[in-house]
Amino acid sequence: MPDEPTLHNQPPARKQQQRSIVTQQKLLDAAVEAFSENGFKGTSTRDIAERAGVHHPLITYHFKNKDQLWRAAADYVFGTFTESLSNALDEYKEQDPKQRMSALIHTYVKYARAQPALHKVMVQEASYPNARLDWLIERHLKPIFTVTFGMLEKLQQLGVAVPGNPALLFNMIRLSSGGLLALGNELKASSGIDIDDPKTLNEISEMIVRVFLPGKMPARRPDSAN
Amino acid sequence: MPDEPTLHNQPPARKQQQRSIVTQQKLLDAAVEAFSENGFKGTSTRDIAERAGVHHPLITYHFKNKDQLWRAAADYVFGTFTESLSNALDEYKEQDPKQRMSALIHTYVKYARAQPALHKVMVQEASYPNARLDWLIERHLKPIFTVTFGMLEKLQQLGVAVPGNPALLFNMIRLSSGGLLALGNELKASSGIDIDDPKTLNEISEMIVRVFLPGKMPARRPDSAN
DNA sequence: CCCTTTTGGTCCACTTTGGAAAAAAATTGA
DNA sequence: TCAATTTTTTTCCAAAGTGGACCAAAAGGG
Repeated sequence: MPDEPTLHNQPPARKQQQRSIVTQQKLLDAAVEAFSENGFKGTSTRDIAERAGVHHPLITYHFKNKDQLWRAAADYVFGTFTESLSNALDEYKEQDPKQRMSALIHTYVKYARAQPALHKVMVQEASYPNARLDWLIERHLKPIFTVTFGMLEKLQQLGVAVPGNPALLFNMIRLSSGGLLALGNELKASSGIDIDDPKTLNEISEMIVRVFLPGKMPARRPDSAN
Repeated sequence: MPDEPTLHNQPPARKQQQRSIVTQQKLLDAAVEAFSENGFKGTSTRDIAERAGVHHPLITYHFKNKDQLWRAAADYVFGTFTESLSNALDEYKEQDPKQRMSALIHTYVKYARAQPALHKVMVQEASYPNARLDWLIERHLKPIFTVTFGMLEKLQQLGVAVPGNPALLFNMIRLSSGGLLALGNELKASSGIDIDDPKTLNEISEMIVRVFLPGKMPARRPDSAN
């Protein structure tokens, strides 16, 4: 994604320099961190630049303004996330639906640990009606949701996933993974859960599967794959 | 709680006036809303005063400073919440453990709908290590957690709650209710879930019970109550 | 009707805000 | 090598916002 200039849509007469890419990436990382901690309003561009170790006018240069920077940061987080999901799906495409969904959940948990902003940003933006929220939903959430949604419905029909409104089911799974990991600092102090321990991550995804997908896959009929 | 002056610990020579109580309450409501939307850092006292429809120096008068106001607001939200929980527990004290836990979950969902700040504030404060977070955990979270925690362990022994780390179990329940409702604005647009519909709330708490407490209570032996 | 509590209005000293502008430096491609 | 271009540095701005102090006016209590 950051291969070509983020801003200039005119044909670049000369190719982008390496240091520019580095700067953009530093700014994106810093932006993700800052926005997820303090929300859009609560974050200043200077704060972001400082975290990135970069002079603040570079934000204007690379991303035009605060709003565009936010969008670029969201694209970065959710784009990478979507990629992880579809990689997992690809890797397990030969497996049965339950294993595929388990792989998705496991990927979700791992990603949410590495990038808690995934959930924090949602909570921040969902706080009040908001153009950024709408943009985020249309651009990133819906595509993920509809796919996962369909998989869950099928699992319900197979008697693997618990019955009930699949939309609710999906969002509960989502919160039990992403939402849980977003509370990192709190969980250790309040419940003794250490999300830095890799065992904990496994425990989490296994529990999610056990709870939300309690059924066994019916014996596979040799003709029908999915 | 707001019966006596929030600030002055000296004996009040004269009792607090009614309008003062009203002002404090307006400020508390506004503070909860603002803090949950924009976090501590992202919220200005002037913003709070404006939402409350009150002149901003009144914050200094009633709560001394921004930090004290935040704590008073947290006390208000979590105090009321704890009260709701123990009322529910009280109301169902004759019932079996599963019904009691179901009542707790239902109360949680209802409260989280009325006061989404319950979860939002946690996400905000858990974003980075933080004195307010520690204060909140010690003062409000731990008491609730230890009680609920014990109930869950018992339900696991009875084969009602799903097995596994009870701390994880507890937090997943917590996120499937409070965390879910904190996303209100998003859920409608992304998944078609309308949390303003009372039916939805019932659906949520019922699904949580079905998922996390799938077992039936064993036939009650006449001698042992709990 | 006096005295306390509460509020309104004003002021302050200071920081922070997002962004503009232009000069300087680094890199590219020929 | 060197001119054109990209990227960074430095400086500046006007505006708004910051938490909080202060005091006179108003309201309410006893």
